[in-house]
Amino acid sequence: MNSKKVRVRFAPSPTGGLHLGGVRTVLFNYLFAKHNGGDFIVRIEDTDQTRFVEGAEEYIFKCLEWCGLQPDESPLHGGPFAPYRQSERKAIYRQYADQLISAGQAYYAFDTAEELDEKRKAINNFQYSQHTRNEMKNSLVLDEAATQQLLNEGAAYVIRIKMPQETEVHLNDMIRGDVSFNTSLVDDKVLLKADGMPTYHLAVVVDDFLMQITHAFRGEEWLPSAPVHVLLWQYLFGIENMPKWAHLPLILKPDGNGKLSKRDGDRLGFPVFAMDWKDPKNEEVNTGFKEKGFLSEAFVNMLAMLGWNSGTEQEIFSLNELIQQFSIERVHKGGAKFDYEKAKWYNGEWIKKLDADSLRMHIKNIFGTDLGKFDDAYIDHIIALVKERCILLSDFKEQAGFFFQSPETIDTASLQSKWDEKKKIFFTELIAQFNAQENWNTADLEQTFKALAAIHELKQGELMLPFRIMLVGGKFGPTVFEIAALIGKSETANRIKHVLNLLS
RNA sequence: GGAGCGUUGGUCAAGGGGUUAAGACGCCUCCCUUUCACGGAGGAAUCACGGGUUCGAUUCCCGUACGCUCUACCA
Repeated sequence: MNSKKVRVRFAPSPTGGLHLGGVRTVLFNYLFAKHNGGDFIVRIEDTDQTRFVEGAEEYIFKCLEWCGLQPDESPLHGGPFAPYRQSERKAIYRQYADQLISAGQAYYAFDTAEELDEKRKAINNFQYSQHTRNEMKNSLVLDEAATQQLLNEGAAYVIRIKMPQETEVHLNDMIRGDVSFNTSLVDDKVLLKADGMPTYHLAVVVDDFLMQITHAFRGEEWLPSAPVHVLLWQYLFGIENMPKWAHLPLILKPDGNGKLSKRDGDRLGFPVFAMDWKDPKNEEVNTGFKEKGFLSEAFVNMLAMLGWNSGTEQEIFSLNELIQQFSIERVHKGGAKFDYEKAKWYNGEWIKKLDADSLRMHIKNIFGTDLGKFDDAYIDHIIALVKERCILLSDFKEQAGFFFQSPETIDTASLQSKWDEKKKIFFTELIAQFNAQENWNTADLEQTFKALAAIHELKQGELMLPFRIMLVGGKFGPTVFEIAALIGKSETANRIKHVLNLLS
């Protein structure tokens, strides 16, 4: 048992938006680190220059900030192991590749992309491996002089790992337990590319060592290449220094099977990215959970429950509660289908749970300058009145909008069917009664309304809906008298008048 | 094709040799509400299949099926 400080890393490629699976990986990293009093590091894996996307890195950090998952070290936040961008560490990797070559654990391969393509076309399921490598052009078949000559000529080459024969490689995964691979069945992965950049395989191992990572979390899709990483650790830094691995289950699409993708969101109508992501290549915008009206608290909570649970009946967790209770042992092995309905439920719960100050801030953001003339007490009152009928923050627009300004549209259709002269007279008189009303409060307003209905020999029931539609525009919202009490005498009268005009 | 991983209700899931197999979402019914929600009370699952082991398996073992991931000089 070593007592080294826990250090974990999230290592995204800046190739596009940050989707659910990515955020969940961050979250589990973060929760594990903080639960154990450790550090959370973000390292940018940008070794593939062809896939680099402008703005992606900045976007990733914005998402982390929104979620409240702040890194202790990163290219943005700095740290003692800088640089944290692999493209800026290019020079570091070379020596390790060279070391592997000297030790006979890796070799130069001079095959061109075209030659490889041809080979793959000619042979079904071709793999560059111990079974095929002596048919290829590399330093294993070429003699030393020939190899040296090619290198001197500046021929393009990559460095590949030389997988050993018939060796069992074991990996003790924190989630899956012992997983083993036969090295004869694993191909000779490229470690260093022709442009001098490392591939993921070399870069993770080197950087995890250099950055003293103790626990490494990543998606399950990495499991098949894990033996390469284990071997590299063995060759380069000693297996005893290897971080403990945890391969996280995948987040699956709601219908059918398979990994959740951006496409599924478009197809099924829900966000997949944490925040709005605009692809600079085609200007296409993907909506994010944030912009859709999700609270970050709910987003994080929902994600945590996808593949993990506390073992209790508690479902609503703040980030701090998650940190306290998180344990890697309780992470599921199987993938979880994403359920947008449940995601929305979490948000509704969080809207109800959130403290007044935070909620007011969000509401002010939604309405913008429209709320300038209302004081916080009034706004808070309204929020309290409508928040339990809001699932998304954007729902406040409809549910609370009529408190701040007259409804823009009136559901006259629902009004007209049972509208008649008697009712018109009633409401005309109601305006007068309200004008004379001394105590403008919910109970007295209802009293007045009731009394007038009795005089006109109308049932209160048939008057409630018209009244509601006059005040809010439709068949929704809190108690009508409460609304009237809040919006005030003149506004109430104006709205009744307005609809009366509309109907005549 | 190969390798690895996985499989408790429509979904998230608890549980783990003997249980009425939790709870939540969604769905349906009812109550509350002279609107819409919230809320409350109910309803619907034998744990992929087949063999073992065992007095007894959903739970342990072995197969099979199915699914997924990987199989790039992408991560």
